[in-house]
Amino acid sequence: MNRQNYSKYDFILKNINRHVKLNRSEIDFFCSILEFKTYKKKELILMPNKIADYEIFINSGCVKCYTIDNKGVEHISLFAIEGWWTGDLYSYISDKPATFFIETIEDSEIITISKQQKEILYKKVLKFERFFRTLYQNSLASHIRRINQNISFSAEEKYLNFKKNNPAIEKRVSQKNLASYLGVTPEFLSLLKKRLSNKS
Amino acid sequence: MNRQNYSKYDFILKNINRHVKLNRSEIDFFCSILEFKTYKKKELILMPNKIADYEIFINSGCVKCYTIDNKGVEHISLFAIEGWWTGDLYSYISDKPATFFIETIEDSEIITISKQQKEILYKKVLKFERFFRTLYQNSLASHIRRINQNISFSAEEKYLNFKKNNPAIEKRVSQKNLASYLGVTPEFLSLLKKRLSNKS
DNA sequence: CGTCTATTTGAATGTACTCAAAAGCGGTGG
DNA sequence: CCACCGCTTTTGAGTACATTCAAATAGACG
Repeated sequence: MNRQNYSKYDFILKNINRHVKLNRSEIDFFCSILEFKTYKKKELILMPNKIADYEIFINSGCVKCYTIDNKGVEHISLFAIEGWWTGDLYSYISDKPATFFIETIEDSEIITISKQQKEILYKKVLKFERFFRTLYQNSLASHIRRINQNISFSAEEKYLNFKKNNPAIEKRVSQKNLASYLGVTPEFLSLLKKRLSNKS
Repeated sequence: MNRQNYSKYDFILKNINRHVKLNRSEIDFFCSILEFKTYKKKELILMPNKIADYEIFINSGCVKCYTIDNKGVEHISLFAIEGWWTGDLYSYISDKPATFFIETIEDSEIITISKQQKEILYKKVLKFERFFRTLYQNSLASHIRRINQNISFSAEEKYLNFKKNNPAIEKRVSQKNLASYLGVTPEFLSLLKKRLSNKS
């Protein structure tokens, strides 16, 4: 491969490079196991009952991960934009059917790594154990914080906090989706925003 | 060290052994960086403003990790019993002051690994990257599920679900602590239990 | 046995939801 | 380019879930 051919890998390699430094042959092998896929807005990447035996890197665009409860209500557990990793980790680990839907919110390009290839990658390039260890560690820290906020914050506090910490995402998702992420109804989030704008 | 001297390390070594196999010299080094501490019930292991530059393995007993909000209310984000790992991961990663209290619920023995020693361990015994990668990965999967349940379940569903999946812990913590973990008031949890017992 | 904390009970209140309808907005086809 | 359709957002009334506050009861521990 000449340098030119790496351009489509630039973004993900930059992501890896945050935590581990790869040499040329390691880069080559890593790139060789990646699969690119493009989706239009509102397409499903994953749905329950499929096995999610891969992890997903968002190269561009925006997706939501959600479940649908027995009343047909959607509950979004995560938004992921370009540069974020996602998937259905429980399905990935257990080889059981997924419990989450993953759906694009914008036209998106994703990169997937299959579990099988990733295990080979771990063996061949040990540094990736460190990379994913760091990735999961950081992700875990932010999920712990989110749980703490879920049990201690009011809906208004959760909304203000999300807005403050994720201004980029707040602009890109609908209010309905944001309500679902915060765990409130769209009607109530609308009321909250009105109250807040009246205050100021 | 003769075999006898390893006995106090048995439980944590068994824990490590779930994911990686160590040889004798790796075991020796690992054990050499561990620190044992014992606490009586209701003692604080960690409090906000201290730097949590270590991770904690619960060798015996039970602890709770919680924050206290500006109204003085306690919010428990995790219970950990023997065989579980805990800490204040955000403080650990960022080297900033902890945001969590960690307090024993029973007389407990804990093992700590300092961040500094752990980094040396990663370099010396690469397998530990794999061990902690797996540990964080599994922990992340369960935290994602918990977030999903927090935003989609009613208090009653959260309670029944906790009881079903953590019968061992439910018996060991007070109802007040469980209420705090579920994100409801102790009074309301008491009411819920009464309603449920009337149903059956 | 007495003290301290946890749990239960009940009444009043507040937060967030449900249902319904209107208004706004974006995409699509004529 | 405009008109229409479907979906999102807003608004409001009525309701349900969960909290607050207060007081009584039960349990744990020295």
